[in-house]
Amino acid sequence: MSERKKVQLKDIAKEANVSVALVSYVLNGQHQNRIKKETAERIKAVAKRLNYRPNHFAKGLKTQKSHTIGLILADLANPFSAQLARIIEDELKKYNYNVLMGSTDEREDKLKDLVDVFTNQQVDGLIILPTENSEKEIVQLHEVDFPYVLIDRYFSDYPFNFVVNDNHSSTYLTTKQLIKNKRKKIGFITIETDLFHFVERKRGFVEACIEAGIDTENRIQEIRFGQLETGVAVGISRLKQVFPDLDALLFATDILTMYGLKYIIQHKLNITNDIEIMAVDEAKFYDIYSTPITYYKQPLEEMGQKAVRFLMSKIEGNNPDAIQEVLKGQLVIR
Amino acid sequence: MSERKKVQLKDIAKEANVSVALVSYVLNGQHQNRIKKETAERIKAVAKRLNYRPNHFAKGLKTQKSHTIGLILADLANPFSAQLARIIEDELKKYNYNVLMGSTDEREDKLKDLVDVFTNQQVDGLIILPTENSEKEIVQLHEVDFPYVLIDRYFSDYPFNFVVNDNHSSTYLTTKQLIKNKRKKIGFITIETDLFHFVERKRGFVEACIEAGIDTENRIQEIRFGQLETGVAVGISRLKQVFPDLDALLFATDILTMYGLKYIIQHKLNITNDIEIMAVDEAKFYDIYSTPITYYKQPLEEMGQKAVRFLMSKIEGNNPDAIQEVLKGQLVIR
DNA sequence: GTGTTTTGTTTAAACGTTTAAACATGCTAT
DNA sequence: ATAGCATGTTTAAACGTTTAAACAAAACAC
Repeated sequence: MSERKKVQLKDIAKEANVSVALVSYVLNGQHQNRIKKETAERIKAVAKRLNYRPNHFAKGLKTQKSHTIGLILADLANPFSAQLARIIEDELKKYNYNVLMGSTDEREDKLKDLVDVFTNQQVDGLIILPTENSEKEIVQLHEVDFPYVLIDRYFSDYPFNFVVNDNHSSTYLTTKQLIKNKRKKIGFITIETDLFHFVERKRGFVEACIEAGIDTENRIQEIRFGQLETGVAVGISRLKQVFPDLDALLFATDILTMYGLKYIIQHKLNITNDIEIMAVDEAKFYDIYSTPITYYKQPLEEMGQKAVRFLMSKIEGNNPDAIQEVLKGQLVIR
Repeated sequence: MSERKKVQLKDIAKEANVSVALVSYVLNGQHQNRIKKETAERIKAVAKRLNYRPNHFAKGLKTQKSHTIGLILADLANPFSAQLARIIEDELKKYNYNVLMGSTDEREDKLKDLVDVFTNQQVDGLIILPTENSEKEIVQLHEVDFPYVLIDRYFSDYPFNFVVNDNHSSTYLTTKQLIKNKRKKIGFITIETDLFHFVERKRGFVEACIEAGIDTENRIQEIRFGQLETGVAVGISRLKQVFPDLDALLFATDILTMYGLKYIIQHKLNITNDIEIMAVDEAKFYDIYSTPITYYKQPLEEMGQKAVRFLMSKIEGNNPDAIQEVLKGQLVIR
């Protein structure tokens, strides 16, 4: 991006009066003990002066390394995916790696395509947020020992590499905190689904309640996905009906919290702040609410970084052991 | 990703009893008129059976095409960037292109690095959301006629390729709409900055006011970046002081809207809905507010798609003319 | 039946690196 | 003097494609 004609090893060699091989050695810092210092300096100087940029294709063809990894997400436009992507990008940069991205829209066929295209493009590794039913695809990677790691989700029946959030602890910790705050009549608003994430979150809530001797009868409102807004409204009003002295509400994810807050504000449900509100997931809009909301923050940084680091050591061939991490997030108490 | 050993042209050739060249021709659909149909079919069948995947490096080395473009954003974790990225990803997929992403954090040195690394990685083109003071870098690209296009921002002093949102119309249209709704005492909350975006947004507001014979004295509250939350609060209360009959508030961007809504809700400023609220930028949390908020929606799809299409035609060498588009968004009236 | 064109296929160089192996020279030890 | 070693550099093959050019055989023209 500066010289008219692409400068290559040959040009440096000619200019420095050495062979192409020597230039390559010097520029890659190989055989340092063998090469005369002055020669090395001279070569480096020339390379710099000519603004040499190695040809990625030629290099890759020989080394079979692209210094690029593929990142397969559910949907890049989704803040969760985007944040994760950013963290991964930054971590990869430390290793001088680039990142090719793609979204699956939760479709296994798209995931398969992306894996195909990316491995084809010779990425050195893959970080995958897997869709449902994509086990077969991952099995393939696993079997040929292609460097990969799953994030955010895993398949409990398979020995895959993964780094995920502990969804159970998300609600377990928040509920514990509510109980610690002397709340007894807690309502839990979640989504009606078999998705592992939410099953775990429900389990976390129930477990914390049981441990505290609170029975969970009628406390859990599961909202159908298609009608979140009205669902949340109905859910909260139903809770209020069953428990007139409701003193806490826990929302299983940010979108539910949003509709929950909307309903609460609109119906002036909580002007005396007798109901403590907690949430899973971080969200900007919590600030809108009059009182601070304590929430469970997913360990995104840790997740992204661990995934990258594992992948890197796998690629560099350092340690070939597996990784299976379930990371706990933290309670942001406010 | 399925055979143990990577299958290459040579293997197909052997299996099909032809030369490597012929295989290459067939697989690339070249010399179709010359090659015997049966031979072609046979070769294709073998390629399929062996699950042949061309080696990206070797191919690139010869063709100098990577079928990859670089996307340089401000911050992938920012929903605006992420949405744009997703749109661009989708549009590029239609052309069978992949995308390498990077964030600048609004730093010109990072932008330079990314341009370096990406062009080095032999991307076929670049889509750049430029930071301030990155003109020099873009000049370089422009001069060597490297396929690129700027998005969201441009430099009015340079003949660069760009596709951007019309920031002026964002506030112009919303203000016009307010006036159409018979609002007369309009307050405008914006950020104190010289950034082109916001200068334009201010200009749009002022122009719409002037056209309607409304004087803008004291109507514009410019908030310093470091203290948005308190700034917005002070701004609104000051407006209320100067205009006790304030009947509309326009926010120049989503974060301001958020703090604005917080203040309004907290101070029960707008229970009778005598103040109409409008905003620039789409945001999920608008739904929290009791009354629907009309907003200006940036033409993200159009922006991303036009940028990609231009780049593609540039890369394919079709039409070498420039592009300089200022796209109008739409008012989402609610 | 010879020259030309058409049809079908192959040869071989090239793309820009990396790297094992060879080479050359000087030094050391005997 | 000479083998052996250390130091410094070069030669040349290889990576897996693409593609211009050459070649061969068949079909056509006259």
